[in-house]
Amino acid sequence: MRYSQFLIPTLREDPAEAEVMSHRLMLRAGMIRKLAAGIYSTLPLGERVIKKTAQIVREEMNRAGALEVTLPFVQPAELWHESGRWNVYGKELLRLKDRNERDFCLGPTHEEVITDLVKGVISSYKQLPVNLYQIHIKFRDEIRPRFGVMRAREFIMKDAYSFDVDEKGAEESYRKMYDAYCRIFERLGLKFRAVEADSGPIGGSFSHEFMVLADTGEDVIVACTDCDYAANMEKAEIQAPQAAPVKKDDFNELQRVETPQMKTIEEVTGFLNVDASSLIKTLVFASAHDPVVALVRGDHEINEIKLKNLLACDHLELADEELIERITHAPRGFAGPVGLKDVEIIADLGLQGRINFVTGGNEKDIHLINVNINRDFTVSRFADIRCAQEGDSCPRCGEKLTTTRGIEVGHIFKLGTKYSEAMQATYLDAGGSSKPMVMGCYGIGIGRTAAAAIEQSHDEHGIIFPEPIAPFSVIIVLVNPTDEKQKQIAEHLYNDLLAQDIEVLLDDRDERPGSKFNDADLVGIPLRVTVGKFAVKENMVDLKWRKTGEVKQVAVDSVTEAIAENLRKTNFT
RNA sequence: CGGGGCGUAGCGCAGUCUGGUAGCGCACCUGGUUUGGGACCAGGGAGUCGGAGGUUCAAAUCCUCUCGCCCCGACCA
Repeated sequence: MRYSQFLIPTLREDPAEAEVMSHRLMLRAGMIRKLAAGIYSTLPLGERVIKKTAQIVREEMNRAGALEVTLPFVQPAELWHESGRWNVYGKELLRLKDRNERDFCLGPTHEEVITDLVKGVISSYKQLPVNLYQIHIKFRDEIRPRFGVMRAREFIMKDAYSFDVDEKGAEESYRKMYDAYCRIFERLGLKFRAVEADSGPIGGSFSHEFMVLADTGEDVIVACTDCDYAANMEKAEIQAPQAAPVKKDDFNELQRVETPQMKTIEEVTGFLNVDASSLIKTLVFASAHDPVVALVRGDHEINEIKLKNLLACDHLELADEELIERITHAPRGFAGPVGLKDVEIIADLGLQGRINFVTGGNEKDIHLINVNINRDFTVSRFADIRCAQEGDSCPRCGEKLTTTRGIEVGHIFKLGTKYSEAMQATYLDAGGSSKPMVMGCYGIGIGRTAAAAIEQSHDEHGIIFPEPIAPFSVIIVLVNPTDEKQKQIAEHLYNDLLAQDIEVLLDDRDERPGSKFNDADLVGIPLRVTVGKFAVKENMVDLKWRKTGEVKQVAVDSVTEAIAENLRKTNFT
């Protein structure tokens, strides 16, 4: 491709709208442009990156025996009523009506469509297992799209769905996908980790997330320093601390203290000169049913996902001011468990074995000290409802846990028979009896993966693409296109590389060399060849590696071979 | 949806407080010089100041309403 014939509208300055690096760089490199919040156009350069990412995913899915299909983006509401999700999915599901006022939605995921498809075409155990996938558009009307294509509303996803005769088969399908995902992210050259995850509203019994490690990631990964346990913070279990039995003799007398305007943990601990671990945070939650009060230590964070799973409810959110006052009869910041009536109180395991707590007094500007469980209030149940933190004990081996941040690029689920039962996707087994297929589903965000690669690999000059998804392998910078001799050499080299099937971009623009070098750095092409006056005078060109900055002088005659050799090497490492 | 911020040329911004000719840098077009890390000279095009209403002799600027976008929280690939 000739740069002059291509379209790479690079930006010299950072667009004001972009905060995270991958978003900025994708805009600056002319890969994407925004149309509306969370809705992006992909320009030619971005398209090449997306296509390459998708192709690697496709190859590995095919290798794992999955079959590519294309499923409709616009889906009839009836399917969603069948699965029961029409009323559950919430506002994220963009609903629309056709000219006949029939309800439709834009597909945020395709379990319904695929299950409906499969139940129509598969009826015998002889046709199973089967795994169907597509690489296609999804639309989720996200509450808050952000970070460019990292969390877009419209995005490209690879979604695969497996159907098996039984649980054992489903586990095998799951394992195949797990392995395929590992291969995919390895081939993409990403530092990643597969972690245990909460299965969320898609449902199912078991799931893993594939996280690309990056400081700007939205997810927190909890990993063991010793064994291979790793989980999403949402899910990460904590080994229950051994609670020493409390001695009632050590209970001090309950007291009220005035704590004017002190609402936060820091303010209260600072004022009373106590450790945050002896404070009880009292959190009121509104759920679909009754409000719930959750208690965690001042030095711990509540894990709403764990609480939600414990309560087995669909909706759970922190109470608003009004509900807090109704439950505690005090403004926000002074809630405590003592004296609460008619509400379930769930306490984190971390409260066990401890005495003489500080809590809110359920009265403005009042806290209580020397509060003790079972003397001053009772707990409905104890459970693990807090977030793991650095230094907690691994639930598997007991060693220390650490935390890192990650970007969720893939997610695999064992669905079981949730959809096949709801939608009657059954088959006849060898004995002639009808059974529900056992399903799994497997997603990869293609654009997000490309963005994550950029997030993980860039410097102050721009993107440093991993070779497998770089839009071009090589860029030839023709320093002075008005110099006929330079031009000849560059053109010759360009044709040689094309003949070798090497993806090459020839920067033949009549621009200053500095602009060309900066653009080459910005768009992150792995290898740069500079054809300038040395090429004419001494028959030498510079090869420069984007990643390391290493420069090598190579004779014009041998540069094609040197490049081909280098690309072969990187493809195998 | 709650909290914070921003809408002025393709991009980045100034001008708004204190109403009076719509500006700067980059990009773009023409000509010339230049060509190994974002050149220079000369000339040029481009904005209903997000939109609607109001106040005023006069509104980018003041008032009211509205739309859009970004950031922080509840969602997820």
